[in-house]
Amino acid sequence: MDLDRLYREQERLAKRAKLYDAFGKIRYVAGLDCSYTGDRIIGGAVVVDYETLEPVEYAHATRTLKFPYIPGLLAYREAGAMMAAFRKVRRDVDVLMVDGFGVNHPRRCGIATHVGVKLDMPAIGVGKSFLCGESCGADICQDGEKVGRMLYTGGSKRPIYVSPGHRISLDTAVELVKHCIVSGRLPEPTRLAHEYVTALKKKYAGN
DNA sequence: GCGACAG
DNA sequence: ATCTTGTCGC
Repeated sequence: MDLDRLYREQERLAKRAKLYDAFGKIRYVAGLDCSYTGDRIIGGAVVVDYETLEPVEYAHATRTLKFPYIPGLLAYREAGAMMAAFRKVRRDVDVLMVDGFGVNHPRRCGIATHVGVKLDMPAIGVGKSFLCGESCGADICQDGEKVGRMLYTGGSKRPIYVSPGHRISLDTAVELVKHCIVSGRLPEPTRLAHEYVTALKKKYAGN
């Protein structure tokens, strides 16, 4: 497979990413994540009420695994299943919270940016481990630009990495993620989505 | 060439 | 991500 073509597509998508707030009042936030079972990938979306942080809708979709895991190209492995799951959501979602990175990425196009731009939805990336960049205090910089921020949540020793994906600024993305922290290390949308796809994996294993 | 490397 | 038991800690 020619990865160069994918790298070029990422650069094109990155140019379309808007790093300023472009959305209205937030009512629903959808968390997106994936799990695997055999040669299948399961994408899941959990819609959470932004005020109560309670889940109000669940949707999922499965695909045959076609792409390997390659750092920097995660979207080509998981974005398809995530978007398929999100398309099944009935509710009018305002913001997407994706498991992975946004513009804090080698080519400024992590999975949150990839999904956000393709669906033209405000999107935030929430990573659980370092990908790239230099740490400038709590911020993560790339070429002198702030592209993400480390957040020590849930009293964890390890930080989570928040970066804007599309139609949102870094500060607002951080603000929304903090708002969604209840007690765990991850914000509710992403935490519930992970819990959801993990439970689905077990069901598919016995089916 | 060497090291780093989301999920 | 996934394979896996018990175990330390709040």
